[in-house]
Amino acid sequence: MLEKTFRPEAVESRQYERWEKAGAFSADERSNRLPYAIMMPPPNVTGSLHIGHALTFTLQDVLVRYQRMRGKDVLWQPGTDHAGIATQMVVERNLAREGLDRHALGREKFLERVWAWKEESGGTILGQLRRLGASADWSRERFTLDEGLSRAVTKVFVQLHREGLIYRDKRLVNWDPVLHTAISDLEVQQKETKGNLWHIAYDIADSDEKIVVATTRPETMLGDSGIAVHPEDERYQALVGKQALLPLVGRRLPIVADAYADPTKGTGAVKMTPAHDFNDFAVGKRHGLEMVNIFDRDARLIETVPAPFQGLDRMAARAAVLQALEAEGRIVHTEPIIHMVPHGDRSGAVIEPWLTDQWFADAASLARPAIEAVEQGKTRFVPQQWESTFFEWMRNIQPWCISRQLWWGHQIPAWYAPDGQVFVAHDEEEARRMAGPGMTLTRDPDVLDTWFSSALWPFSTLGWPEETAALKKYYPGDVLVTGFDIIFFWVARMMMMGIKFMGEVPFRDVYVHALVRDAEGQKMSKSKGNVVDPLVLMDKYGTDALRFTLTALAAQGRDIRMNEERVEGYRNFATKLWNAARFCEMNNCRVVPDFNPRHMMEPVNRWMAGRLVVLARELENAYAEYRFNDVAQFLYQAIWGEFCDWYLEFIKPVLQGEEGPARQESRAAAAWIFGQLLHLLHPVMPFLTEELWGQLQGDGMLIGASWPAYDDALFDQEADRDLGWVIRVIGEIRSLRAEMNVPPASMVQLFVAEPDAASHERIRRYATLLQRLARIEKVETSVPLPRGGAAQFVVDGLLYSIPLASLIDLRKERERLHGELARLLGEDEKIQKKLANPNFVAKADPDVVEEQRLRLASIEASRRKLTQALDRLA
RNA sequence: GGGCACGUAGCUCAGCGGGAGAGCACUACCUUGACAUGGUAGGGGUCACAGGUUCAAUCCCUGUCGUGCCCACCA
Repeated sequence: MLEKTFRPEAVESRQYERWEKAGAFSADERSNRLPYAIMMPPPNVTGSLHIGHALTFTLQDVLVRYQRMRGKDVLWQPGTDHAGIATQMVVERNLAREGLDRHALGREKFLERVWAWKEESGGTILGQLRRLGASADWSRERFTLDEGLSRAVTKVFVQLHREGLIYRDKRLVNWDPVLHTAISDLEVQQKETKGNLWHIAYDIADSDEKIVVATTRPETMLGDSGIAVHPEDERYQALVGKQALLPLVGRRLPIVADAYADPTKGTGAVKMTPAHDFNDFAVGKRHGLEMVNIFDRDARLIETVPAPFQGLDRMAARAAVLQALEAEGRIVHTEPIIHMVPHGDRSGAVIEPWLTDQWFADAASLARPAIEAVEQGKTRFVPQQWESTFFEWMRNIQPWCISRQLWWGHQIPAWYAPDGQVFVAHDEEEARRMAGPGMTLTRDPDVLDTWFSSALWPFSTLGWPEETAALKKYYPGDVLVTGFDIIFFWVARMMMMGIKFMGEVPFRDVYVHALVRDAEGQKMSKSKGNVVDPLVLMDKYGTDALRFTLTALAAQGRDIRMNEERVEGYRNFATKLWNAARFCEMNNCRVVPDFNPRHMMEPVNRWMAGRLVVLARELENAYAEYRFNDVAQFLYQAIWGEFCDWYLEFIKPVLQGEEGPARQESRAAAAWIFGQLLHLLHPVMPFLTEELWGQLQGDGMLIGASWPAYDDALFDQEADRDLGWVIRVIGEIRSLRAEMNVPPASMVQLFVAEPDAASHERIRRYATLLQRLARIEKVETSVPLPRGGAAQFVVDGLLYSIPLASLIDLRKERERLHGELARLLGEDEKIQKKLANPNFVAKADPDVVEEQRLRLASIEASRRKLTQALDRLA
């Protein structure tokens, strides 16, 4: 016996264990089934499940469960990411609480601590993924720092280096003075910040003249090595080639003509600080300006600046410089402005362009084939609009700074000789062979950007560089499911690396879903306190309700607003289905062996079977186009709106009537149909469906069942037409009853005016349903409509009448009919006008014209009948 | 500065060339033998605004207004 309500907490972990024990999640490269592969975007190893994860992993799980049912050999490759900066920051914070820092500890000890932290808190998120129902092949779980993946990283690095696609260079990089590491362009976030534009007067050397420059960063002037003006800027023509004197320092600054200087910005003369500004760096290179570095790794001023400023932090330096300039009367103008200031996305610190030696990947070269692949449709973005985002970035891609001054990550496989010579090799031994005997080698202490190893995920997880069977079968994957926030970080880089090392794109489709926001459309963040915790929602409403909600909300838009009421609604949906199961159980609806739905005789059963055919097709089409919201909506409508609302009501009279063939058939049919709905719903609500399947049908597990392949002949046109008519007639009667305030319990009579033979037969056949569902005492088809007050309506050109002599307000009923007639007249005129238009008839699709003619005929029939009805009332 | 979305019922959103939809909320009635986490019925929309294309525009195009996001080295 089923319990009174569905209790997810009693079901979820039990079913999940059954699945896992049965090996239902396992891919099998030796099977001859066609592969279907999704690479799980690896969450941070020490992370915890947030609503964004819940969305992305639900959608992936829905897809893999669906494809498994369709007979594919499904690989959903799970794993975690070491998340270099994020993880190292957490551990460093923990150390700080103990009054320690990583330098005091030393590299080896520190890494031990990180691994310990990984062991302790890693796996939390994987447990949470299991709660979500994720059916990934856990036996293949990988970690970006495990041995196999590290080998892949080293191989890729060495090969790219040997091809000149990875190189070491001294350039300006985005330096995070808090984390003490370089970061990539993508990890820099521009934030609007209030600041000032200070206009500062520099003296021209050997002259009384001055030149005024404008800057938002006066402290960097201590590193100035030139001034640029536009070559055609008449104001400064005479000064080009002369020198200015750097205030406070005294250095001579060449005044150069360069098109970079914009006459409309500031004063048109711009100070050049090549060691601390990306633009100035470029101008400096062009004009051979000196690179004066003034910062240490903390962004404190060093000995290249005058003594009074040395050791000052950036902000203190700014104040000191301004004060000194003020004292000399050099600040001619101060203008408050709002401008963009770069911040590190992890530390939040203001980023400093800083001159260092770093490793770079030649992203432009790697990007070219990736761009072509998308242009040629080898990889398809869904929705397609993201292609342009991808192209935009890839076509303007900058060298990728891949080295990080961290300890947690893949250490760069480069060794230095005492003379600075570099040997890039797979291991130290190889590096020694390259260096020759007796050389002392020191390994590069830096590690690689986390995204470097993530970029290899689609093939490194499959055993590359070994040529494994898994690699052959599951690369390329079918689809990558992800949010648009990591198209650049990850998708683009997987494309580059996949094509480079596998010779083929890593996935055929990229499904880009929206980001989850709160009910007000705000980005969720811990500081705002508006974070919706998926675990709480699962506790409260069950995992299936959350999964259904996320599926239903996954329309292809820009963002998703998460509100709890929606989850509650889909919890109700789960309850509804549960109660339908109880109904089946109570009425002894049991599966019959070798049941063949094609042999069903009862029209209601044939009708519902036809609805299944339609539903399955709709779902298949929706899945093929990643229209998850449609998947959810079709299921909701069919299960609640058709199966529960109509079908179960239709079979009640039979199930609760006399024993006989009809009752026997309907019991079996209801059980079969219910089982089919469980199949179709399973990918989205796996726990509930599996539980009901087990309790009611008990034949194997749903997770291993096949997706229904219905014969089109199962759709019975006549049954569909008939039951459609039944539904409309019942709807009309109910509507009129409510409008006339006929008490729900009271019975009425239904008269049908002059039905033809076919209608007569149809009415006879479905009279029981009409009586039962519309509370009709008797359906009368053979007598003329009675005189007196009655509620009348038209369905399919046939006039129906419900005598309500005592209840009816004749005047009101006349008004209602007049209103109805007026509405029909309006429609009628609109269509007539359309059909009278020769252009419409000539140019419109013939099907459309025909459709309009049919509509007109039907409307006019209704009008005639309603006019009759009105006459009768008079 | 460049680019991309989005403005449809009170709310959240589907639809996207030929009859305005869903869920929630709201109103009325109903404890009927699966289900009150329910049933039945109902109210509610110049589909942001203005032009244009078309036989036909919520849907396509242009512009305006509003909202959100991404990218960018402009002092």
